[in-house]
Amino acid sequence: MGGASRAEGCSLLHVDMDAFFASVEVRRHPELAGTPVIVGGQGNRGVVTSATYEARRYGVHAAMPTARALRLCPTATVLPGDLALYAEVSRSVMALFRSVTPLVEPLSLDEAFLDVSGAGRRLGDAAQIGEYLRARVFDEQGITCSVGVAGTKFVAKLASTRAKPDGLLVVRPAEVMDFLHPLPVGALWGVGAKTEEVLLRLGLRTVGDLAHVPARTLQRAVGAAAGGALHELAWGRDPRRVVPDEPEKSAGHEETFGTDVDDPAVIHRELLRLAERTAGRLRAGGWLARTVSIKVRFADFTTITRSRTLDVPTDVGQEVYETARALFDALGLDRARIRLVGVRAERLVQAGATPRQLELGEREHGRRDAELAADRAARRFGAGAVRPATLLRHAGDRDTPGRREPRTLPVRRTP
DNA sequence: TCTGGGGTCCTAGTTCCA
DNA sequence: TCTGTGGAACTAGGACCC
Repeated sequence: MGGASRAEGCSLLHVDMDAFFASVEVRRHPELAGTPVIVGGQGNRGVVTSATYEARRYGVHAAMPTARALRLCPTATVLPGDLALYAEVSRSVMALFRSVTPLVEPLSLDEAFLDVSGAGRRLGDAAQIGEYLRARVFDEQGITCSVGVAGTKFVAKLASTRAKPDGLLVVRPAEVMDFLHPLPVGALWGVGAKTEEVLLRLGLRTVGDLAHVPARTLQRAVGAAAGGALHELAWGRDPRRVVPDEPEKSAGHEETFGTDVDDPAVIHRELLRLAERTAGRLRAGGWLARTVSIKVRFADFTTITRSRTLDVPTDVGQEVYETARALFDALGLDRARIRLVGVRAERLVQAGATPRQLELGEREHGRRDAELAADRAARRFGAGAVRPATLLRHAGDRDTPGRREPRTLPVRRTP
């Protein structure tokens, strides 16, 4: 290529869909174009998952309680969200990315890192590839995205945030310090509310301030790993490569009750439901879990977790449930008011990679076979076609105070 | 203001074992 | 047999991300 490239020294792209869930909803409901739209939970405890820029102008942002969002923007249309549809759009967009480079690392449904160092000959430099992808996403999906182009993942991500909405920003290596150092410390990857508070107490307001503090000082303030990483990032150093196909490390479900619950029978039933869903995910992915953990959030929002490592890894709902229930019962709660319970399967191993263990504690085959049969029925007749009797008896009942339909929408935090 | 759901990573304390 | 030690594994909690 002759002459200086617009994106010299840059081969990493961060592509981030703009207000993804809300944009997909507007595409489905064209009459809502140009109006404030909120995707999120509508119950008394629902929160905003995604909002159009028209809603954001009123101060609405992701993770905000929907009730508060509606006070700020009473004219907004609130939609419950359709994860299956968003996943389908996401699959198409990721497939488009993979047509350009095999080095695609999805971070969530709506964003990904791309290493395009091998695609330059066909499609031009990284900036040209970014513009090409933005045009293709808009043509094929009718929604916009923003792209950051840089030499490191971290700077590419900050660049895409700066480019929003519907833009592209290149930060060449020589420009990194001028781009980075005026930013507030909260812009750094890994600096959330708590860490920002600590840094501000040290008088560190900008990334530049942070860069000029010895790494040892940062490590004493926020811990060895985080302190070291922040110091490196503040100087634009980020050696992480784009890694496609990272294996999952855990899977689980949790549920916030519409109103707090103190009846152990209701909690047990919820644990069973969550355990069945979690085990179903394990079987679908060909995983076994070595550890089962539960999460309990009380009415005052304090949260505890308990976990137990199994003798034999499992993907059987009944075994996950029995472990979860034992962990819960061991808490010895006396009708404490509970806001949320969760079940998680951790330390996953490939089902085929685990040697069969023929011993006293061996799992009962019948139970697993029954659950596999239920999986097949669910694939054929729809989710929920076969359920444990305990759940069937109470299916659709209203004795669980304020039970809501399960929602599994990940949140989008607005910049 | 009143806080969802699905994840990852780090730290610190404890326990077990060689 | 007892004691000390270091590392691995386990457990719990917290912060953070999308």
